[in-house]
Amino acid sequence: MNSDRCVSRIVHQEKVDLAKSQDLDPGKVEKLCQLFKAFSEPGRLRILHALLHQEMCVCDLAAMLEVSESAVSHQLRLLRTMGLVVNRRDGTVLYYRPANIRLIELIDFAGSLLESPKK
Amino acid sequence: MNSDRCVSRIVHQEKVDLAKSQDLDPGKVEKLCQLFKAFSEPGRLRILHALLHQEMCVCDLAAMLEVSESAVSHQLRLLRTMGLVVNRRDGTVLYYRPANIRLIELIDFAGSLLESPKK
DNA sequence: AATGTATATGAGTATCTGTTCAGATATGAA
DNA sequence: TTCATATCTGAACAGATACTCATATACATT
Repeated sequence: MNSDRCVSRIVHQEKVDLAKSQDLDPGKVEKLCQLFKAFSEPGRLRILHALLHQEMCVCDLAAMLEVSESAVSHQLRLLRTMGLVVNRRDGTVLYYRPANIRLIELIDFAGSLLESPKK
Repeated sequence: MNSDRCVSRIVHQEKVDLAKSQDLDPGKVEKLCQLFKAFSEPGRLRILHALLHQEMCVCDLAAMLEVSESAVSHQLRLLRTMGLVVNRRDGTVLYYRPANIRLIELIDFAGSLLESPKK
């Protein structure tokens, strides 16, 4: 795609080599990014946060977020596809819950970073 | 924006009320999402991960990622604007490093979630 | 001052993302 | 079977994002 990429301008070859050797493997990068992306949209983050306290249906979530049920359904499909939430059916109602309770720890941990002193 | 949002269809008012009372405050949601978004792009994640081991310049990072320096520079501007990385100048070279070493813990923690047994 | 190197920046563009809208599906009740 | 409810789904559109390309800036050397 990009042919002239820093061929003659590498400043610190040893740093580049070290970085490459420590680089995350492609598969893991992809999975990590997907996970972070799931948490990177306000609506999804609030959905996940809410579900960590109690199971809820699409309609409940739509009411809480004050958005359309269709929008919530689309977001839930994403989270479901990623394996972050699961549901159980009771009649016509689908109750969603997180697939992994530890997800809340990720939110909490990130929250603590926002408050911690820089550096 | 969306006027008919779940007015007559609320299934569990008590769940909605509870969720609203436990909802993250808007400012915090925004900041958390920004943080997660920073980690949600493969190039940025690898940049952050690399910088957590050693300071590097734009040219080094471009060589490591095998992308253009301009692309790296744009990503670094984003990370700088968000306060996630800082730099120091040595002549014409700018060395970047993370603003908060604990950022690596967030990556590690997320990584552990990927491996942990579901539920 | 003139040149070279490292990086930054703005504009333009292609892609991705999140929403709306219309309609489909699944379950339960009459 | 017919109707109602809850949810899902695909298409279409608007906004966000990440890249490229050309150019600007900052510093060092001559």
